[in-house]
Amino acid sequence: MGKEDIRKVLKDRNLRVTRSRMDVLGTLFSAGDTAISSQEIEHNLDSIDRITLYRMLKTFEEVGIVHSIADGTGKTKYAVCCDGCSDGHHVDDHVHFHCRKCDTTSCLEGVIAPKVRLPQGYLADDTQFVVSGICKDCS
Amino acid sequence: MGKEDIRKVLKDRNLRVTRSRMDVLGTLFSAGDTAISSQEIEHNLDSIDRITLYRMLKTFEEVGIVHSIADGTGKTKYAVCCDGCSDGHHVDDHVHFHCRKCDTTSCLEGVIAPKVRLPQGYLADDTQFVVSGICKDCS
DNA sequence: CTGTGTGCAAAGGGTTTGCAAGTAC
DNA sequence: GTACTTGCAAACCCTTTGCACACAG
Repeated sequence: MGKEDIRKVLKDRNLRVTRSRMDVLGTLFSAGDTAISSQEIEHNLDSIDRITLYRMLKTFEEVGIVHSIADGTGKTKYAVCCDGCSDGHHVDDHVHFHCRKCDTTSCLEGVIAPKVRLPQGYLADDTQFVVSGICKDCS
Repeated sequence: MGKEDIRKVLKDRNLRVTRSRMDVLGTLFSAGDTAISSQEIEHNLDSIDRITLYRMLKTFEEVGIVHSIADGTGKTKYAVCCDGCSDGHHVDDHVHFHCRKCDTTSCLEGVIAPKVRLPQGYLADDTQFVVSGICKDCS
């Protein structure tokens, strides 16, 4: 993911290209399948304002650049969306894995969360599937 | 769920029977399939110390009386376990539903979260399946 | 130039820790 | 009596809001 690619990601969403946004997106793309917290991004970059970062992540999520995961650790994690996510709608149907040994949360892009049949009257518009255990690097 | 039943739940786990614990467990059992937050329990009971409540819920979770759900709202929700949960091990394999209209989180006991096939090297010991949308009462 | 984005200050809300006093058994 | 529980104070951490300044387009 080069600088120009990242710039395009922002332009495509009608977001202004700023230094901070380039840095944060760069960090997120570098993380790849690993979902990282706001704090991790903050530590990775030395001159990012924490509040700006929170707002930025919220914006990125709204326009479909990243998706957030509540992995049960209490901290919201973020990962770049795969293709198919757009303004307001996420195709976030893969399984997330949280390793309780290395405390890493990752997107298992290849593992699709199965649809379940809900009782009469329920309307589903989002599914979060988080599996906890030991990841491949720790087992 | 009568007083004696609740007392038995505690005794069976070798926990001392105190007024506060009876109250909190009573509230949780009354909630039934609805998962409630620490705050909701606190508001329901007029004289419970917030810190004691947090510790109590942690204890209850450890011994398998309740299970916690991260429904994406930022607040941890709790619900009484069904049969099969014991010290240190939860059989928490049902789907949870979070309604974005009434902001209620409930256990769909009848809907079992399907097992997924994880990539080589991953070891699963817990699965959280949370579906968001509109519940039967709001649709 | 205009509206979007940033930075700082302050505050809000959930949760944890330490320690002394209270209480179940 | 002893170990488990509670209650209070304080603190910690994540996150949001308000407002003035800065900057991309």
